[in-house]
Amino acid sequence: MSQLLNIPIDRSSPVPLYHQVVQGIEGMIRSGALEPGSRLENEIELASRLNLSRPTMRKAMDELVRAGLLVRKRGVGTQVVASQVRRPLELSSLNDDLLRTGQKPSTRVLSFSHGPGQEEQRTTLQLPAGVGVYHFTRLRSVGNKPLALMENWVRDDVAQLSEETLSERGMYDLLRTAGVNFRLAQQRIGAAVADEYQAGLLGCEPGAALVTMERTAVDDTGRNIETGHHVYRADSYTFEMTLVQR
Amino acid sequence: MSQLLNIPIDRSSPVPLYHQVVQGIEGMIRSGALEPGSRLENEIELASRLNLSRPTMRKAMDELVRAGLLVRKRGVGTQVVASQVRRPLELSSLNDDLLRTGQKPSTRVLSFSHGPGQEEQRTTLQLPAGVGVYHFTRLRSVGNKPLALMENWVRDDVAQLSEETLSERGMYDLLRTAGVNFRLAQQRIGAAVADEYQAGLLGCEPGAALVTMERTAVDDTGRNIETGHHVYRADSYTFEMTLVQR
DNA sequence: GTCAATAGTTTGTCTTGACATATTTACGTC
DNA sequence: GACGTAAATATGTCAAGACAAACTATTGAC
Repeated sequence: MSQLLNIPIDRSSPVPLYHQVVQGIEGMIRSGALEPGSRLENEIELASRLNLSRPTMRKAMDELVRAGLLVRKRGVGTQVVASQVRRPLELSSLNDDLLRTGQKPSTRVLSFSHGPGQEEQRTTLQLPAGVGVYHFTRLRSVGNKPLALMENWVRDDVAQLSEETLSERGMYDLLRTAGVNFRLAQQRIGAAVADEYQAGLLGCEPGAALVTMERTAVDDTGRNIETGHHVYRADSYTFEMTLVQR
Repeated sequence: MSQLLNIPIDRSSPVPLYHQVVQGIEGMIRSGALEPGSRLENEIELASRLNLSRPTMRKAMDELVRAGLLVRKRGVGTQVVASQVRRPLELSSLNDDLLRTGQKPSTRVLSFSHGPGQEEQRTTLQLPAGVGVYHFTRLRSVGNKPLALMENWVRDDVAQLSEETLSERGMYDLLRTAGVNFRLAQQRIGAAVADEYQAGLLGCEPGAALVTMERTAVDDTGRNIETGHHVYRADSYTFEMTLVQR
């Protein structure tokens, strides 16, 4: 028996109709109103009830499938993914994630410089002549417990960064406020053991396991905006993600 | 100056038209025929030239954006992502990845058992009564160099697994051959240090950094098919991925 | 009870068409 | 050359419609 979905659709909203459906179904899944394993009504029925076209409904369903929340099969129907749903993989930052889960991160800027930058980062960021680099290192803690040590390079023609603002707000938040529209990031996750410098800052023993992450983020005009090297205490942080079949 | 794309479209092919476009553009990017940073012709033009509808062309473009290969902006156009494109995140296995990059992995099955399974894995897999579990541990090497130690549990009603077949082919390959249609996987990546057992098998020192990965994969009817714990030598393996803004 | 054929169900693919929005370019005026 | 406005460009959103393919359920024959 498929469940009837009660999704409010507001045609005067600036939020696209397909996205209102996405948010409605996501909300119902997260709240438990749509139970894992349950079958949804078919897409034609649902579109009709919400006065939406089938392609609009299909676009919403596709996004939910891509987010790992639904599975669909021709002739069978649509089902809420049974296993506990984790946050789907999307372009967000550590600070975004911590705030979203109600934690209170704090940031200490350990170093900050602004200049032409070194060749390696200029190459990674693919900077044109005349564009400089902000380079800074931060320690992020939750409560009083250190969690991550982050070194970043940001091109200097998209925002004005300072030590003050970096200790108060997340880097991505600052860049978005300055008008950067991030579209994608290349990321590499690995492992390392803490050296004495890292151990001292992160509050663990030298030799302890660290999760490492290197990332380069791109905006909607194709520019590489920032690149970074992060290390996280392995006892406090893992990367969780949903992989979806193409 | 936008480049003209030469993509062969075969309407008699079982491959969907939108997917032929995806493969054509992907191939051109990978071969260098479409250079990083270059602008593509607009979607209406391109659709018209290939005798495709605009929604079909847009579906192909959307997939390429999601794969991290293109960026698009209203009023501006479509551009090949400038930074070196890595493999987009999709549901594949270690064996798949190694084979794709031309490496020759080999597998040694260290243990294999078949039975009702333990409560923890039964819960993770959400098995109905009467369905049992294959449980096995494998060591995967490239050349003669150990790379990964993998412990998996697979529900026993989707395929017949054996020690022989597991040493010859990848687990995902066997399951797909048996008719499993994987749709998504939940995955958690972290770090640990090698204990003596792991170090002995992986050919590294105890205390060396290991990348850890836990995963549960789901098929197209919503069933949890397999769950696994893997550890990789950190000096030989990282997880690379493209994150895309939703 | 089993099996094959048929009908029903639902998603997947593709097309035509239109309007909205964000950005860039062109043009006229100063 | 700078500035403001309009036009052009290109993607983003939405709709209606049709056919195809994979799956499940039903029916009739044996």
